[in-house]
Parts: sequence; structure tokens; C-alpha cells
Amino acid sequence: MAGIKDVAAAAGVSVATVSRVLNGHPSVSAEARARVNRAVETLGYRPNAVARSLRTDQTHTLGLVISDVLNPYFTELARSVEEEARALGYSVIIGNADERPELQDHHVRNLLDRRIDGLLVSPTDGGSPLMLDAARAGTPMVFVDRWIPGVEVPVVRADGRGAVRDLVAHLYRLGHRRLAIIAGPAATTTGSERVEAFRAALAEHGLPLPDAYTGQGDFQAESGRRVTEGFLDLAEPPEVVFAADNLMALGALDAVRARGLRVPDDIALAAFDDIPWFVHTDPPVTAIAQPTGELGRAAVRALVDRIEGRTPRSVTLPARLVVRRSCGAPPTPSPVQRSTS
Amino acid sequence: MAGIKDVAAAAGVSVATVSRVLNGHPSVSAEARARVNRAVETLGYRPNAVARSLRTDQTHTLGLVISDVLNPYFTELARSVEEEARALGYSVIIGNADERPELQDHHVRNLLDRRIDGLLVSPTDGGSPLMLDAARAGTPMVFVDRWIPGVEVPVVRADGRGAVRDLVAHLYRLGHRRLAIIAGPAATTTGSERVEAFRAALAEHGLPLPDAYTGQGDFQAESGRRVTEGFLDLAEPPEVVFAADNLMALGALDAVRARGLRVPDDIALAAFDDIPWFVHTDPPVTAIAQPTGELGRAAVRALVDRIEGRTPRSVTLPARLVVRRSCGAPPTPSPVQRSTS
DNA sequence: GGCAGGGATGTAATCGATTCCACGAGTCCA
DNA sequence: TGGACTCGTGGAATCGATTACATCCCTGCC
Repeated sequence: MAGIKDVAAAAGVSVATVSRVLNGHPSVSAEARARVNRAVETLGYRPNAVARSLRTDQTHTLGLVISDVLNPYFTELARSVEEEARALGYSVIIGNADERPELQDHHVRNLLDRRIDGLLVSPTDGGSPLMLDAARAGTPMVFVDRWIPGVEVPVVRADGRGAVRDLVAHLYRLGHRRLAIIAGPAATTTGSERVEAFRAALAEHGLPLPDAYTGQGDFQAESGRRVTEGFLDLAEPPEVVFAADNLMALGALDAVRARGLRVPDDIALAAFDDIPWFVHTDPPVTAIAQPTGELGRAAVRALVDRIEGRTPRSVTLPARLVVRRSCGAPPTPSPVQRSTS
Repeated sequence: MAGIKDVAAAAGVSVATVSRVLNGHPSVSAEARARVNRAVETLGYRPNAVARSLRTDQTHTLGLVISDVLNPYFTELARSVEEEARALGYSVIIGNADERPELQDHHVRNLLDRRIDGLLVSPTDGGSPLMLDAARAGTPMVFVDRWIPGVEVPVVRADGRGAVRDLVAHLYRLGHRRLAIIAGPAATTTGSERVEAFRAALAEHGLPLPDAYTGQGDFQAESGRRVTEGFLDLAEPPEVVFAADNLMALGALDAVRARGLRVPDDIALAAFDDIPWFVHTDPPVTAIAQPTGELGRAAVRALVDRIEGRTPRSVTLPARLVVRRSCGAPPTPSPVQRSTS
């Protein structure tokens, strides 16, 4: 493969001049510039990004460590992150932590070794020493969706409290009084926040959230199934199950169906995180939709701000309720926003 | 950040010795090794992968360029690719081509500039000059799922012909005679192959595939919707619509539902590419399932074989039919394999 | 006419590792 | 005893770029 020296030789100039042409440095004669460009063209020369990175200490690469690539929410997040990064001249390396802290650490270490310019993380747990050290050592870093309290790192996330309140109001209006939740891992902020928001919203209607109605899940479908079975085994099962993410909702749907019960007639179902498939399930699932694409873009902008010396800002965007049929109401016009497709 | 020189100084040895310890070179005294390891530990030293890559001309990175990250099939493929690559000591950079040739080229160029060790591609089109040049220039490369004929590159893919024949037999047995297909782009191998397999299977039953029943899609949901609307507008609409991928099936489902029609009573539906969500749609969708995870792993193994000097083999694995309710049959035991979950 | 200033260019140091080669010391065997 | 060999080690070249610095030449102004 042709290197910068070959180009210099072919153009009859020094490597310094070639480099200047390549980087748009003003101080090059039009004549030399033309000769270099011609040589680049004929040799099919492409600069070696590895060498360039070593010298400039910039890789123009961002790391993104997410909890579960198979979760459509994170897939969409990853997609929007890549798009925005590309628009700003960066590439993205994605690490899938699969909700496993040690895998998360593996990816963080690997990305750091590769000297990425900045790190976007949706932490699986409360934060490993490795990640905290990196943040403290000054690695540009931004949390998306989930975050770790007490660390000086900007956070880009959605606030679901308003939407959860809307959801509970909607359920209350439909006559439901026994509401249960499948929570996410308490170690994640999204795991605990959603339970708290739910509990607070229930309290507004004078409803309790008994322990028996608080199931512990792990954001994966299987745990949703397991917890739901537990609910159904209760002497007095809940009338509604609210899953703190989409995969657990899927597991819940399975569990209900496996008993020969029907949604919403026998039990209602709602989920946090809307995804395109919820329109097509039987029945369509009422869900809380995050502005996922906007979150990804905002996170990249914050990270690049940090990298390029500007001051990054934390961003919180509102989530919104999307009413479908899984809680019993026909999706007729109502004060609450309806599904649009 | 500490460099190898710092470690050498702290351990009282030369950088050469540090490097030898780091790379497990045998010719180092136990004593020196211990001192180096201690210094590495206390300094928290991590080798700079960029510098290492420059020197060794290996990045231990694979590029994966896929057509659409939002398609669950490719998401799962990407996941299995990353897993297998990690197991073999490689990282993966994913490029999302979004079915756009120019974006595909952008990613290929970017990955080549970064000097990835090998490239895994599921080509969006018939192959750009850039990609063909790279293959010819000796860049280790493997095609997954889709491929480009006439290029000396191993291919890892699923053969759907048997499963399509099973599907058509299944439909025939249910009494369906007017079968239509939503095809993928003719420029992709999967686009044209699936139509051919379908046509051949129909022929075995003496059934034609009229032009009016061959709709042109682009593997995205919207095109499935559009083509299906066309089918429904025909004087004699088909009894079955077979979508050549999952997203177009989703679009078809939408179109049918928008007309107030029901699947499978008014029209039957089947899809190529099974995904977890098809179990939960209304009705559950009969689909042809590829061994996606195995494809991803086989592709990585082939690519790494090529990179490490062994001879890579092309791999073709069979797809299989998964019968659910969208074609009208109750999923009772039958010679054809049933859905398992 | 001489000198300051600025533009175009080349030489060489540099980034952080790996690795070839040389060298000294120790071992073995003739 | 000495040559051949091995082992542990360090010095220095190298990978392919960027860039500080020096140099040269031209222009403009006093």
C-alpha cells in the first residue's frame, strides 16, 4: 500500500508538503498542491489513520457501551449515535455489555486501550472502579439513558415521571386499582427511578404499591415471564402489570398467554420504552415512548463538545405516554395522546 | 498517561525488556519479569493499541458493514459476530449502510483507512468499485447473508430453498392457490434468490407466479405496505402474501389491517427471516428462520482463518420453516416443523 | 540598496510501541 | 583452555504520519 513517501516521490516534493496538502494547510503553492493531488489520485493513496492517530493523539472515534444490543431501544439509540457522530466526523465503536458488569469493563478497557476520543456509556451497574477512574482521569465521557450518581459526568436521558403519571391516571380512569410493576435492577438508575415514579403516581390516587406487587426483573424477557407468573399465582393477582422495559413486557405477555389468559380482558399490560413492534402485537401495547433518536444525538453533541474543548451540558427530555389497547381502553380520542401508527 | 518508557524507568530495565514481558516473550529472566509486572501494576500502565498497531500492522479489529441495523435479523447477526470475534481476540467496528450504496462505500473506506484486519460485508448492491478493488487488492474479506457473484470472496449464508419449498407445500395443503411475493431489490442476491426459490416451488405444484403477483420492495417496512396495497387493489387479489424479509412483512400486516381485513381469514401472510416478535404479533407470523447466530459465528471464523493465513471456506446452512397462524392452519402437529416458542 | 516580513518548502524530531542486532556472561564439551 | 552456543539484555531502527524549525526567495518600503 502506498504511503506518504511514495506520494512525495511521485509529486517531486517532500512529505511535509504532501501532509500540508492533505490537511488543507494554506501555505502551499497552487502548483505543488496540484501535483500532490494528482499523485494521490494516480497512486490511490489513502492516509493511514493509525499513524495519524499516533502522532496527533486523536482517533476521531467514539466508544459506545450499551447494555443490550438486542433491545430495540438500544439499537435505535446506537443508530442515532452513529448518525450524529458521522455527521460530526467521528466513527463509533459499539460495545455490548449484555447487562454484565464484567463485559462492560472489558469493553471500556478495550476502548480506552484504543485511545478513543470519548466514551458514551449506559452503565449496567453502579459503576466499576475502572470506569470511575477513567472519568476522574479526564477521559471525555457522557452517560446516556442510565447514569451513575455522584460522578462529574454529563447525563443525557429522558424523564419518564410525567408519562408515568399520565399512565397511572389512564389506568385509574379505566377502573384499575391493583397495579403491579416489574422493576429493573436496582443498581441502574432507570431501574429504581421507574419504580419510584410509579409509586409516587399511585400515591396521588391514594393507591398503595405492596411488596407483593413489586417484582424484581433484570430488563430481559425471561425475568418478565418469571415475575408475571409470580403475580398470577397470588391469591389476589394485580389487574395491571407495568413492565419497566419492553423486553420484560414481552415476557409478561408470554406468561399471560401461556396461562390461557387474555390481555387486556383478564389482565392489563403496559411497558416503558415504546418500539415499533408494539403496534403489531396482540393486542397493541400501551407504552411510554422515549425520544430515543434525540437522546442519541444530544449525547453525541455533548460528548463532542467536551472533546473539542467546549462545555458539555446535561440534557433531560420528556417521555410521553402512547395509549393502545393493552390496558382495556379503546384508543378513541382522549386528553391523553394516542398512538399515531 | 504512562508509557512504556515510564515502565522501563520504574523497573530499571530497557523498553525492549518491558515489551518482551508484555508480549510473553520467553527470553526474560524471572526477576526482570517480576519487576516489570510490578511497575506495570503500580503505574496502571496500559499499552497504547494505536502505537502497537502502527508497528505490527495489525489492529485486531474487524469491520462489519451491514445493510440495516434496525432490522432485527442484522442486529442478531451483529451480536453474534461481535461475540465470536471477541472470543478470538478481535474487536468489531460496525457500519450501518441503511441500504444506501454510498453510505456503504463511506464505511468501507473508513474501515480501510483504519487498517482493520478484515472486512465482513453484507452488500447492499452489486458491489462498488471500491469494494471490488479492496477484495482484489487482498484485503481479507468475507460476505455474509448477501454476496456478489464473480468475486473471489468466501460467502457465509443460509440456503432458503428447502424452507421455501416447505412453505409453498404448506400453503398448497391449506388450499391456497393464488400466491404473491414482495421481493427484495434485484441487485441483492437475497432479493433475487428468494423470488426464484418461490417461483420454482410454485412450479412444482403447477402454479404460476404472474407479474401482477410479484411486487418490488426494498427490504423496508414502507415498501411492504405499498406493495401490499397494490395487491389488494387487484381485481383478483392473492390469497397469500409472502414477504422476502421481516420488515416488509410488517408493512404488509399494516396495509392489511388498514383496510379492515384480517390475517389469515381474508389474506394469509408469511415472511422470510424469523424474529422473536413474530410470536407476539396478531396473528403470530409463519416465517422462514435462518440460523442467524451460527451464520455470524461461521463468518467470523472464516474471516479470521483468512487473516491468520489459513484457508477460509464458504459456508451454507439450511433455513427452516416455522409454522404459526398467519397462513390459516392451526399450529397442530404436522410433518412440518412447528414453532417452539 | 538594504532590510524586514512573509510565503513556500525541506529536514528532522516525534508519537509509543516492536524487533533486529550486537554484546557480555555463562555453560558445555572436545 | 577455548570455541560454540544459549540466554538475557540494551541500543537503535522502524512503522507512517504531523509539525517545529530553518532556509531560501521574493516583495515592499524607507
